Amino acid sequence: MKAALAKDLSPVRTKSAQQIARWFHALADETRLQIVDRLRDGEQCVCDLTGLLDTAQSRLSFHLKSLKDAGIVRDRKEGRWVYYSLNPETLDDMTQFLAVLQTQSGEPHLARRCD
Amino acid sequence: MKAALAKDLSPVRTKSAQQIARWFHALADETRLQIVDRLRDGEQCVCDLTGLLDTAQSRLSFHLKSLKDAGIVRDRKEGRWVYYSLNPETLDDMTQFLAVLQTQSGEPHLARRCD
DNA sequence: TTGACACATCAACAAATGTTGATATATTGC
DNA sequence: GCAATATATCAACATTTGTTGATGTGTCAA
Repeated sequence: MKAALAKDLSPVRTKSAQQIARWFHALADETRLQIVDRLRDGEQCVCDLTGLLDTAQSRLSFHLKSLKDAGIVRDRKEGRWVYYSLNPETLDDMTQFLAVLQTQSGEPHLARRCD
Repeated sequence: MKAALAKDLSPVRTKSAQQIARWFHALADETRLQIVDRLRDGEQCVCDLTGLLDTAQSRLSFHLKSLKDAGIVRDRKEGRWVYYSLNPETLDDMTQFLAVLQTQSGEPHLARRCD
């Protein structure tokens, strides 16, 4: 479980299972889905998002951190604002991972019996 | 938060935010990532997986249920065995969702000030 | 330099998720 | 029917995740 799925997931070879789980975890929450949906408009500062999502600022900060730690979003500091935006690289990596999942790993499995 | 992201995510228009979160949640765990990685070989029964992943059967059952509820895997009962396999439809839906995320939602956002 | 603002972090708590071992259900072969 | 096997479910518990309100930190403008 510690070991990466690495050897079987060639195009995302350098990613650990832990990192992959983190990606998916980041998008496994409705609040964070709303955030990334908002970011499709382009980069936004936290105060924009606080308004758009009508939620406590500390809560938003918490979720933004989770998205950022997973690499789903980037942040850019400018004066007293912090602008968040989607990180297309990670979204591409996730897409690639899903593509690999749909790919045969070796010989097609001959369904066998357990007894 | 209850409301779907529906109107903004056209190609996956019929999916609720809750359902989308469930998809991602299902792949947000290392044990479940190992399971789906195994299923790339083709369908497997629980006892196959118990051997391959060297884990308790009840634990496996728990994770398989989570994958199945999310629609990531299907199951097929045959005699006393249950065979699990990947469900490519959901994987496609997830891929489509990621594609939509990378798509501009409306006018490019003009970064504005909050004050 | 002071006050206001944008944001992060923290502590306390609540809720959801995962683990383990035991037990239940269904199917098969004897 | 009976015993064995495959799987699901359950209860108890541990761990993780998310929420809230308070406080801290840096930046700006007056």
